[in-house]
Amino acid sequence: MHSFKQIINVYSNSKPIFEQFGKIYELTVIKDKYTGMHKGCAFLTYCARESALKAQNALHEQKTLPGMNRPIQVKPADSEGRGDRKLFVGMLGKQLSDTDVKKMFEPFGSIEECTVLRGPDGASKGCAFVKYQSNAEAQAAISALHGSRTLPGASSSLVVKFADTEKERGIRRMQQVASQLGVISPMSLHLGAYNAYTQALVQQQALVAQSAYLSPVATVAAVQMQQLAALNPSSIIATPIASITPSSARLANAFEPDLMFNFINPPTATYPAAYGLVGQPFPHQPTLVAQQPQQLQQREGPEGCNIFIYHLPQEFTDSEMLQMFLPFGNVISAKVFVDRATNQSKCFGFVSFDNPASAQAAIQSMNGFQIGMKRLKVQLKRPKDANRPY
DNA sequence: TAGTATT
Repeated sequence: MHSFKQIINVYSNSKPIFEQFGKIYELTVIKDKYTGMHKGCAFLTYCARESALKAQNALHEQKTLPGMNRPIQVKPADSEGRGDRKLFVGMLGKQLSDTDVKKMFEPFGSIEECTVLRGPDGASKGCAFVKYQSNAEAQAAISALHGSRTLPGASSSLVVKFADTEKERGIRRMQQVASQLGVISPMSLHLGAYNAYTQALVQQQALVAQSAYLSPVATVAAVQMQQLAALNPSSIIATPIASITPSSARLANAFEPDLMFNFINPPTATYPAAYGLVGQPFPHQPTLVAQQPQQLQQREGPEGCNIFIYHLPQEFTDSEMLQMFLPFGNVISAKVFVDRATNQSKCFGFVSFDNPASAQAAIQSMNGFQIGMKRLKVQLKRPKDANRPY
């Protein structure tokens, strides 16, 4: 009851490493809310403050655990901290180094950390994090520096503000995922209001974010299921789950919690290319054509797989129509018809799937779908030899 | 112009 509690951040699997500095009151491994996977860090509470300080001195940055590419971090948790003191700095010139930035911010207080963000090639991203020892120092830097000058190579004046909260970071990441998948395209602007389709896309993005550690195939299957459910509650189809292959299932199983060993090795360190949310999010995504619309050939699918869409917004291009119909299956062609003389859309087009069920799902969900003042007409394309009485 | 992680 009278013991002093200190919380420490730590990358580690092993309680024994920490027990040598004193009695542990509590060890909380941080896990993903949805997958149950540990996130490679934990909060450790000692019974005595002295133990925490000893552990920090002995371990912080002193040792790199197996499978990790950086030394272990052992430091007081932010909850032990002194309020908001970390700044995000934007609109830095790309040639500025950590040291340059530090010099710029030093006059306002003691800097605990100063890092310019860089891409994989080492090029500056033109922004940085600066952490002061106190909130007052951070505040002083904002007052003095925000908007105070425009650095060479920056497109507007210097930005100095408190770094995002955890919640804001989540939103930001979601937006990044969305833009990488290309789902918040100009189409969102045409659709305007928050309708069933945009809602489905938003839910898809949330699901993708939650599924970061699932196999790509499982993720795509889950997303498609979610999309169908959101768009058309009566058409929840059981097929997507069957498309999870044995190999991807095994990969997913590799993430089963294994505290004694796995804990030292965050999943992002083990499978960065396949499971990270940067670069190519899902290399095995069956609808990969979405990322290369310019390579999509205009061709027809088998009978019953081709649909006719009328009352498209004037501005809709092939790729926007493609994106609109991707949730229903593998699109092999998407073509908006254009007037040869004016190069203007004729407001109708054709989409071809590789199977009739996708075409039917698209018709079910999208026929009568309102965009602006108009409603889409979506039906099967007439066979070429059909009689046309008019 | 948003990092390797935060009960």
